[in-house]
Amino acid sequence: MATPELPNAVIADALEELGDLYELDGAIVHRVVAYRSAAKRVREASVSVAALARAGRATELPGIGATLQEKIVTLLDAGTIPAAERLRAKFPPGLIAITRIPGLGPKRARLLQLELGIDSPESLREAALAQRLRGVRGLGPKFEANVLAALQAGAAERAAPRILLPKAIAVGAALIAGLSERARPGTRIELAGSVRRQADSVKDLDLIATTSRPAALAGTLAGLDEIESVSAAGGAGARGRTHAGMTVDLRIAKPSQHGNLLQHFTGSARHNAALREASVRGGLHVSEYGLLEDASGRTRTCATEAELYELLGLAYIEPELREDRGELQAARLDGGAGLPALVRLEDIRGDLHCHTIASDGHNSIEEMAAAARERGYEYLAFTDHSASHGFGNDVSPDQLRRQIELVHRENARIDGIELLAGSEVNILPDGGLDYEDELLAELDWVIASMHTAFAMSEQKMTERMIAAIEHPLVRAIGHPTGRLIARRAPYAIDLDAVFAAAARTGTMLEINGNPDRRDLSDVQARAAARAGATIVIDSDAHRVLTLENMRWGVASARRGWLTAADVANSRSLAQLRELGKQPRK
DNA sequence: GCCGTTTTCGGCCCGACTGTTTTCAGTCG
Repeated sequence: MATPELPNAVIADALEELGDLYELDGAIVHRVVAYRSAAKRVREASVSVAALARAGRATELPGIGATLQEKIVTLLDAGTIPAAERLRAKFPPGLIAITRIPGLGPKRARLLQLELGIDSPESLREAALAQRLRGVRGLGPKFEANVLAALQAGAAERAAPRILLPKAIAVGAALIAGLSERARPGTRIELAGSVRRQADSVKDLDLIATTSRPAALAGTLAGLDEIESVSAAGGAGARGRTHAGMTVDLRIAKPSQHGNLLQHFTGSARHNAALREASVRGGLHVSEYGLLEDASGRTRTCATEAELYELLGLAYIEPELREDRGELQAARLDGGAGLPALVRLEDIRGDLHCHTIASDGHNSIEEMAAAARERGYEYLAFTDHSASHGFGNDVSPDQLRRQIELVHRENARIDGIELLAGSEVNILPDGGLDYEDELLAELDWVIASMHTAFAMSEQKMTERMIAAIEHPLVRAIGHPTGRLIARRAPYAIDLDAVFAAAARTGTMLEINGNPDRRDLSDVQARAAARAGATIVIDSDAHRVLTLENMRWGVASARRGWLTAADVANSRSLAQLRELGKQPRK
């Protein structure tokens, strides 16, 4: 085949656009939701959806049926979907852009197009300035003013930015501290939403509180230093914006409803929708206020989430699993397959990827070793960059020999932790490594990663990666897809083939805990483990402080349904040495 | 458009808030 297949992200974009277009065209909401849901599944699929569709198997993905299977193949063959072509002629991109303005959805966009010929942010601005929007039935001066303010703020040009998880947690903690100071004793305030689910990045912050005096607490949000403005403050809570532009939702309920509220605002939206749909069939209606029973007409409240799930006939579901990826079926107390006992940070017994001042790290061997021991680790591998890393922080063969000596010397000196001399070796474009095998054989631990030449074809990249996986001295592959969250897409690579090769050779695959990476991702790590590959979770620390990044890697592993047994470094060093590929002696 | 422990057809969660209305549609999460 001459032309490469479309990446999942491109197929997902096409489905999302088609959903937007159908929405403007007045399609029923469920059809639109079906397109968006399918787009999400395609985007997060760990395998090539193009290849799946070619084989007629895209319907194996939940949310994709015969119609979309066919439309995806059409997109692959013709480069476009006829229905999208037809609708694009009716609804220009500018019309979709104005639906990004808060309070302006598809119905109003369509109305504005029909009544005033508006088809772009520019024509919308002109009409608003000329006070023509208020002439449309259902719209008034306030709507006009809100539209102008949103256009001024650039709402139509760009989607709201996503914040990486650590930053979101820090902002959330500051808000909770501020609210707690002003709250009555006994008030409980905590983070829910995608932060609690430990997602890679989040769009806004969801805070929940339980108190007997809701209105008083809601009123205090506006007074916090971090809050720029409060846009809504009803009886149930308040909504504000931070100075950095992040939306903050605070919702408040009675202590007896704590479980209901926490479950509702932890989400995800898709988990909740699926949960509620299934519950309705059993005559139960779930909301943030309680559980309405059709039979008795009573609403039952739950102080804890576990109670709520139990009333629904389900085992407790950890927040990280609540993404509608099969957890509801697995959790059924009557015949579900059961949920995994997720790996915990406390299960991690060592870190197998970190850097020192020998390459681009900021601390010495001694400092890193002491900090790792402080964390309770049993072992730590030093994996500075290899000979060709560039940026002035590569380690020549002679320098590596010296580093091995230093690590072994420190290992002899320090008690309570085993230090491994390792390297993060570059995988060269031809699949080779940038140290001689003879030198690699002197190391206790070798992790191999790609740091250059990302623009290769999928086939070449896959061959390159598999060559490294098959190298007898490579124990693990670092950050296997090269993605940087919200900054750089993964390189083109056939992960199915990578997972199979890793399983076959006993080469471990990393979940890199750097919060910019989290690579493998949750769904990829799950697919890798299912394919029989062993996962290693690393911090990739470049200083003492970032040894802490292990927690983000564990978060991804938990979101990927992994147990301690799936994770190599939940084992003792002796057990680890027995695991997977055996290094040469 | 998807999907099935009531269904291969007829369903497809639940509630808050806004701005415009005289009872509600649209939007959002």
